[in-house]
Amino acid sequence: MNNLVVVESPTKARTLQKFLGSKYQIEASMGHVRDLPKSELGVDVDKDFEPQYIIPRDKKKRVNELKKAAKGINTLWLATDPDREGEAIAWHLAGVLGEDKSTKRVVFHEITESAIKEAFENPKEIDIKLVDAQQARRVLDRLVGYKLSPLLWEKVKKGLSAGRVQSVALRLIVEREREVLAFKNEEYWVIEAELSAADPARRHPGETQSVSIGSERKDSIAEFTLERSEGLQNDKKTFVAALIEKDGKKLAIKNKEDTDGHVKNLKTCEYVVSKVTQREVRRFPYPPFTTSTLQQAAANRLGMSAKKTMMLSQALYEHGLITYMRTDSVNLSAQAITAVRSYIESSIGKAYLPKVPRIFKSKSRNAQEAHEAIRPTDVRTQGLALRGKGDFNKDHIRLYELIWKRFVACQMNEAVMDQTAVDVKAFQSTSEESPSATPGTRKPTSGVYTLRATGSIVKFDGWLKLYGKDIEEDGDEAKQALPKMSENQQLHLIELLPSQHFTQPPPRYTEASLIKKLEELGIGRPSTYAPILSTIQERFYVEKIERKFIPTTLGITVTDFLMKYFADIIDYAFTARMEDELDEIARGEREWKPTIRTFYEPFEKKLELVERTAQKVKMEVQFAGKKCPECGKELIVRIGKFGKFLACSGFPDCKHTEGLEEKVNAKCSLDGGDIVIRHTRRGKTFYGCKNWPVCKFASWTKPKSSVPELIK
DNA sequence: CAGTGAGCGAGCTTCCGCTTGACTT
Repeated sequence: MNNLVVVESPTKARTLQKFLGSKYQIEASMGHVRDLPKSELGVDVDKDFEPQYIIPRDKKKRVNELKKAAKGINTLWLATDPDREGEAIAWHLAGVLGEDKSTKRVVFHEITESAIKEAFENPKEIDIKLVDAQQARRVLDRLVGYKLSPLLWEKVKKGLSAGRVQSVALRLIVEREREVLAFKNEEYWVIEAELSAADPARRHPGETQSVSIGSERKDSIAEFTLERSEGLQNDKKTFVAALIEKDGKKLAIKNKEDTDGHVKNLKTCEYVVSKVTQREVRRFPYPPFTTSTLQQAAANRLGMSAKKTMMLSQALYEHGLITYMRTDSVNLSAQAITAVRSYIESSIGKAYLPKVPRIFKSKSRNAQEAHEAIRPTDVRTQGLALRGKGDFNKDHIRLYELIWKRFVACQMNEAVMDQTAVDVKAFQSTSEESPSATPGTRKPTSGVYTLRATGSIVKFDGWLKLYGKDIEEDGDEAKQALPKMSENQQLHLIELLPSQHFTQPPPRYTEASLIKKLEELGIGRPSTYAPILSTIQERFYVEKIERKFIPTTLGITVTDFLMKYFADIIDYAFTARMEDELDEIARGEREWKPTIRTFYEPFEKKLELVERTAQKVKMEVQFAGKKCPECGKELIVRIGKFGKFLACSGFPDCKHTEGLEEKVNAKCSLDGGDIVIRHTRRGKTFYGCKNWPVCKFASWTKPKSSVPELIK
């Protein structure tokens, strides 16, 4: 064997083997093979930031196997991803394996026979400028993380962590919480009027359409349905319009008294259509999935965590069902587009196929685009085909179907809606005038209310047939069906519907909305979104309650500390500026070491200053609202290395503590006490009796029944 | 299978980004 090819992943290795044949041995590196040591800084700041690279323990075995495979070969081909990290992996591989042999870098953006052939016929050198950009990124993150964290140990609490990414994620959650807590509800009222456009003289059978856009359920992908209610709705000819103006001025109603006044006036008004506007609106499909958008959609539509989404998609990927799941690209291969277009034409309908394929562009400025978008590898494989196959469960199938639908929909025709807005004027009628008079001629100039009704009719469902709209976009569009109306048409008031409302605070972040925000800020990468969410929870900086992130007192304290002294580093734009400089390094317009020095020198000064002058931070005391059973003092909530617990405020005189363990619906088989979730020192969860240490019951698995077992 | 907080002051904690298994607890 004369040729060894190294790629990152075993799946990519298998695919490549098919194209390259038996003349090449292909091995996977399993990601990076060298890194800075975990146990120390590993950056010599006095020697021009020279990084100290080692082979991490868990990579030793793989590297030894690679070394064995590289023995005696003539050519080492480095076929890692065409991006910053991929180039660095190639460089490290060359350093570990490449001595005394020819080393070639091959770059391809899609795994097709022609692209691979082209790459192997035109090998390159390793681009050291791109490697330097990666080294700068790596060293910067190490310096920030490994300098700030120990400062937190000293000034706040041991074991804490800070970093360019996690500290910003935490800051977002803390600041949002403050907005929520500072928010003052304001009362406002909405007055709606149910009106009838019935006209006994004329009927318009079939003129109205009732449209129900399948409401998005968390547990299923709603199918878009279009129902035509032939005449059913028409008989009523009623609709709802909301009060918006009085005498041409916007109305903001703040209380019940004003509402009652308007309602009283409106009761005796005449209602006339003043304006009907209709416009055609086109809705374009979403781009195919990237990691971030897949995680968001799986959370919003399927209720899956980012972690679960990644585990499921990994399995789909390894079985060859989808393309690579860690990507920031929305690009699609030419073959995939050809295949899906033919699928749409033959299986969905010619009307759904656009004349030309849709090309999507990446929105995120920091996208590195080493992979395709996430899509099914074969559009002809439907989710149903996975049923009962291999180790796939229901969730694998649901996720696959989501990916499949999003992909097919992205190459379908846009949906076309007719949006109608009807303005209605309401004013006091003058009784002397005959009812046959033209309504428009007797409009008074003051005391005129304007009401507006909006409706939407889908003329062509297009891609919505498959994918539907995203939840957050739902609701802004009224979906009522409006009867056919014309200007100056007289309407009849059926009922006035005043309702009290309160302004709502901004929503707390969910996994989905936080990932979305981080991606917008260019913070984090496809491989790190899910781990970031885990990190800030493992440190007890935030808690997830009913799917929403809420900071703990610890998280708030850490954020306040960092904001006070290192606001520039947890600035939302810090990463964006860093990326600009990394790009300059990659283009050869800047050197990495001076770039790091420019950052580090003031940072180091600040570190010294804070270390010398800052007081140890006292965390805000959180009372538990319970008295200590031993000494009667207040219990307080503390955060220890296993999470929250209750402790006596009289510490250290009183050492009483209480666990805050999560209860499970089960009773102890020994003494009938509640079973609670506990953790070993190493963090593994187990189930134990609440009455420990009196009762010694413990189990790795969840005890099933809440009924105590019979004594034999 | 099991505890947290103070200080005493061992020995250790910590970053981001790339990728999958695993010398068994």
